[in-house]
Amino acid sequence: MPERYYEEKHFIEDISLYFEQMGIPRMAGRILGVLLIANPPEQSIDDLCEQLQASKSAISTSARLLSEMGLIERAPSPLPRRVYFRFQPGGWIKFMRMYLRMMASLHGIAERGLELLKDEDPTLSERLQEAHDMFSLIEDELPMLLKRIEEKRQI
Amino acid sequence: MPERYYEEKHFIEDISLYFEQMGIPRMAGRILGVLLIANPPEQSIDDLCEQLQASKSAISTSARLLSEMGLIERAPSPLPRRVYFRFQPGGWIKFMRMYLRMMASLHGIAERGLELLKDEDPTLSERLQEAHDMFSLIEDELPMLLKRIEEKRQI
DNA sequence: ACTAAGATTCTGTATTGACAGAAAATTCTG
DNA sequence: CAGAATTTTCTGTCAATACAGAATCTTAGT
Repeated sequence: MPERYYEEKHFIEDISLYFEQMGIPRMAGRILGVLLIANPPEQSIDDLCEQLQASKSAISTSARLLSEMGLIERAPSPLPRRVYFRFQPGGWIKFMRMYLRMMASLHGIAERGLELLKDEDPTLSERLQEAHDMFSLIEDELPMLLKRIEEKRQI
Repeated sequence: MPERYYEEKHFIEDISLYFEQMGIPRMAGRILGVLLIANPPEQSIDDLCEQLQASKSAISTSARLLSEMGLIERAPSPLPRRVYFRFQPGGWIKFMRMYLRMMASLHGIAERGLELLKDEDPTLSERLQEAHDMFSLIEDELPMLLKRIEEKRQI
């Protein structure tokens, strides 16, 4: 086996481990890994099964998850009745936006905490105020940053 | 039971669910939840056991994890031989910095992917270049943002 | 419409991980 | 420095989850 083969495997496995850390199934990470370096970028379910030595059901389920996350998309199929996937341009930005939404939810929870402490000594609120301030700023600034990246890409 | 009791429980559970989504054990999220709204902010292991109806081992393990993450800290103990925890001021910023580090690791993986594609058609590299550009920008800008937040807090 | 190829969903199983309880280690008092 | 109180680590168990394989549903070609 050529060196390159192992490097690809390693890349795919590292992506999958990263996504596992985020609570996303390993298989989804592996699929993404393949679709990030595959040539051609479009890969059928069977291609993915073979490359990852996994069942169709596992591929199908995890690919759907990645689609919902906006990281991959179905590609126009060269063959009839066959589903092809590829990385979705702009997928990484969508991924970051998902993160932003998650942060926003934590922001909301923090505000509920502040509400709970509103009648107590204000110094008790500091730990939640800190969260509130931080998330507010990030929610103000990060979308702008992402927009800038997006525009840069589209030129 | 007063209304407030349920609101606190709900708050704690929502924090724990959020952290679970991030791949952090539920119990750690619950401990953080308690320490965000507790009065006084310092709570002993036994306090936490009682409030969360959990074993000492579970509290001990998860509290250590939160300490390593920089979200909570051991507090000077009013009683000898007894460990008290509290939310660590600046903890949320540490939390965000942890995120940054995780992103940086993905950044590194993406660059390895680019390396793998360096001899192929440049259009194939776009999906990884996108990641590279995005993470670079975020890694440039977010630390500045966090620093600003930090300085604001310390005034 | 029927049929065949393929994708998706459902069900069972094996693995993983969270937690309780027990054992070991640590810390403080007399 | 002995001993008691408290925390931490270790071990076993239970529940949750990822995946394989089977069953069902979809799609397209005749």
